[in-house]
Amino acid sequence: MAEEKDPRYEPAAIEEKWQQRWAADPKLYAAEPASSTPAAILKPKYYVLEMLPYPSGQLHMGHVRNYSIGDALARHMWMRGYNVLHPMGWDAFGLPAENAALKNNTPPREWTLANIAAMKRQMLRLGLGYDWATEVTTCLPDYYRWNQWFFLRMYEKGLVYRKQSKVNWCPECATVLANEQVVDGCCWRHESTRVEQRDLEQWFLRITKYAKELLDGLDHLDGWPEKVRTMQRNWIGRSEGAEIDFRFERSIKDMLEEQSGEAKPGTSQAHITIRVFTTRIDTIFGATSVQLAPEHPLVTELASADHGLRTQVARLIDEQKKARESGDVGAIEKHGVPTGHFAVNPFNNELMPVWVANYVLMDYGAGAIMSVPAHDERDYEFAKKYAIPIRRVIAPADPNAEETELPFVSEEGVLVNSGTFDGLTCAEAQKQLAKIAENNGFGKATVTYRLKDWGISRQRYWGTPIPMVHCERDGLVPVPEDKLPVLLPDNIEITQQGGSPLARVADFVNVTCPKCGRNARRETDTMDTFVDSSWYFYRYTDAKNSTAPFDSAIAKYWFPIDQYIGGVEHAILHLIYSRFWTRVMRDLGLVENDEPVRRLFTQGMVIKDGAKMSKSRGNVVSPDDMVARYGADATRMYALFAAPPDRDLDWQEDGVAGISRFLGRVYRLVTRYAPAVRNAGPVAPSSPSNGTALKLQRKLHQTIAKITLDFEGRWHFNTCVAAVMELVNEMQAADADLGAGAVPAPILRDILRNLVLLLAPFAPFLAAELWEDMGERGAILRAPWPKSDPALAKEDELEIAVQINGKLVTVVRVPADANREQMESAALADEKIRARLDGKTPAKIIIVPGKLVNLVVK
RNA sequence: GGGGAUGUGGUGGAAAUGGGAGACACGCUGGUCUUAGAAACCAGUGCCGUUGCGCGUGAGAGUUCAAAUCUCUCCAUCCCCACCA
Repeated sequence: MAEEKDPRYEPAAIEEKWQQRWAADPKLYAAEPASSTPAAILKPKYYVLEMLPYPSGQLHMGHVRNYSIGDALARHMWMRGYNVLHPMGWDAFGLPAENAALKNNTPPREWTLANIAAMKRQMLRLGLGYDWATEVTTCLPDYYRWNQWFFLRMYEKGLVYRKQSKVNWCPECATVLANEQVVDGCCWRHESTRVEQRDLEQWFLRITKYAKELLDGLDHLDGWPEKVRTMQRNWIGRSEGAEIDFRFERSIKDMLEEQSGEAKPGTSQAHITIRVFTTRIDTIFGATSVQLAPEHPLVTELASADHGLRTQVARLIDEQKKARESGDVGAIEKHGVPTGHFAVNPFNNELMPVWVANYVLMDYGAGAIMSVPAHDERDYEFAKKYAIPIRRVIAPADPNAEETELPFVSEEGVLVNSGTFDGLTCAEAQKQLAKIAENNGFGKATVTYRLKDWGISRQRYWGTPIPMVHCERDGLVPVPEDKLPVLLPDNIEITQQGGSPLARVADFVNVTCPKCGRNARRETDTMDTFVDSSWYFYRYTDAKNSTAPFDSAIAKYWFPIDQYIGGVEHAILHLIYSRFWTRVMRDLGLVENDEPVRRLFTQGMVIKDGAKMSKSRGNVVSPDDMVARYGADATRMYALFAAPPDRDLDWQEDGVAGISRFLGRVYRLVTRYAPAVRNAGPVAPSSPSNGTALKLQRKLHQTIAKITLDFEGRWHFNTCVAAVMELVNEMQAADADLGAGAVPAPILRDILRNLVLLLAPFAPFLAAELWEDMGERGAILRAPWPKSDPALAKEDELEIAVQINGKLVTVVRVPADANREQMESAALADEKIRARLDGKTPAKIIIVPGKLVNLVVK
């Protein structure tokens, strides 16, 4: 019954009003400061964090979704009485600022800060409840100086080193990339640009020192999605095995040439060994060749003296490169080149040929393998192709079992053809053989990780300067701590030629050596931006600290983060570096926690018409547009309503319009009755209610229970919004009764108040407006979250299903507390059932209390 | 090749534990109001030449009184890892 006098829901006006009020109250979203005496805070703490954005200048729908989830949770926790830390910041270094500088002739700093201002405006417009007093901007010196400080601490601890190495080079970025930033052989930012390998001197962080801990720690992260844990496990890639040294034996030809004084370089030393890594040392008696990676140093050495080999090896390297790019590495044909030389199996002194093979990788294990064709599919394929002997050394454990086909790739077996080790199980043989190797000095049990040290050098301008100086006399000299920060110079010329732009800034480069005072050269590489995001969430707890990255006592109060929310695309890079950084800080004595994040939630992508939003597809929906048309509340609420938060969400504008209509109904409903109940007293505890009042109270308390439960873990906010809609629908259906005063004012007031409270995490602007309209004083954020009264939520009569042979026939109403007998007789008394049974007696009657009766008839 | 997720009306989705499939919304149809439209409100909406004791949760089998849910085989889409020795 729409009444003409109902005011129109104008989200723009309401949201504008509250945005201003909130801006005037900076303490509203601030946590109680933990500064000196965190123990004195009585409320329990709750640290909820969304991943900080890169300041591109425009929020996208993925951000809106991410922040709507986090903000709903934060608001809920505030209302539950927690001391909530809910901060926001900017991951503000990085290449796009330099690209924009080139394109628009704007300095990166200016461009970045303008973008931050624009995005902050968008966030405020969305009504996101952040404490801006703790804002962190990573490109400002008071943040990045602590990157430098950490770098120096890590240098002291031996966790930073510099080495010449093959590195991934993106020609588009004109800089080095970490392994983690190479995707299918291409740059993570330029998906069609192939990454090249270059030999450069680079700075590395020794993350591999923590490989084991990072892996083992995953077992305890039970608040993380299993998917993310699996991805990290694969990335760290632990494998247990053994290293074995095979003596290298030159070919007869080479030996003769050496004797006649025509020694070739690289083949003249007496005892070269080839180290191989294997997970199956138990199969070593089946090794019939040794395979080297094409880029193995020994191969390089041999090839330098052998033109034919050099050409062929170059081809193998090329094949590997192509294989990596093709996407289906396993499908590339195995191919190899014999070197003509030999290796000696240390266990039986057998001489076996040394090959170079395109399926052996230099950057894993030892870059060389022992080839056991009988028990490895790749080795088998290779041996077949080149007629290399195949010797079975593992038989099925069951002596009566049929002879298995080769290759027999199994660790469930016993050794054969393995000298004195015959009959041992694989597991036992692995132990014994590794021990023998160790005792005799030609090998040992070892563990290999796929994880590599983190190369953080970038030959770019817009990043944290690495605080080191190159002195001709003293070598690498750290910048003394009291000279930090090493400031990034302004007014530099950005080009996209190789080498850091900083190298061309004379004022920056030319320094005196901190040790000897002579002229020296400053390091011009900057740090990977993933350094910035590895510890930013600690800075939020003490963002203004000018003497330390943060106060340990404060960090101890807030950490670990209770809930971290972001996209699954950060499952490896950011989330593994962060876990590493926390451990480093722990070992520096700065924090006590091993892990930064207790619970992690990865939200799904926002898609449109079944595809990821992208400019090239032309299916990008702008948050500003949505907010302008439907308001921030409707936009946010739709982002929560359209799909469960962990699944992909298909953006449909009609759906946003639907939410807007719903909010309009809520607005009219509450404003219609608010004046009548504003001054009503509290509900008398003893007054029994009935009719419409009871019906609505029941629905209300069921809704409270449902939403409260969801916030506690299931997070199906889409159904929470649906539940509020059901409540409102029911109230609207009772509109005539409400208008006629069928519900006592105190009860109606209570229902409306609670409805507004339930709405507060999802539509904060409207909730604040209606809260005030109800005559409530004080922020709704400080009002206690409603409590469900089980007695009121309980139905007194239930509809139960009556089935015959599992098929629904009818429903009957029974008292809510009906026992089995009552349910059975109610079912059997039903007209339809009696007709269907036609006098027959059910062979069996299944009763599910409160739910159904199933009559089994033969 | 290995691992994981997903598959339900015209659409987004609901159904914690095996117990009434399709909540809530979008869209659509009809209506009320209106000069008209918009808005708002009301009613309907899984499918069907068979309106049925009918069919129906990617396909097929199985377990069960009862399966979207559990088991097996297969198909499709997406994600992660991948000559990892």
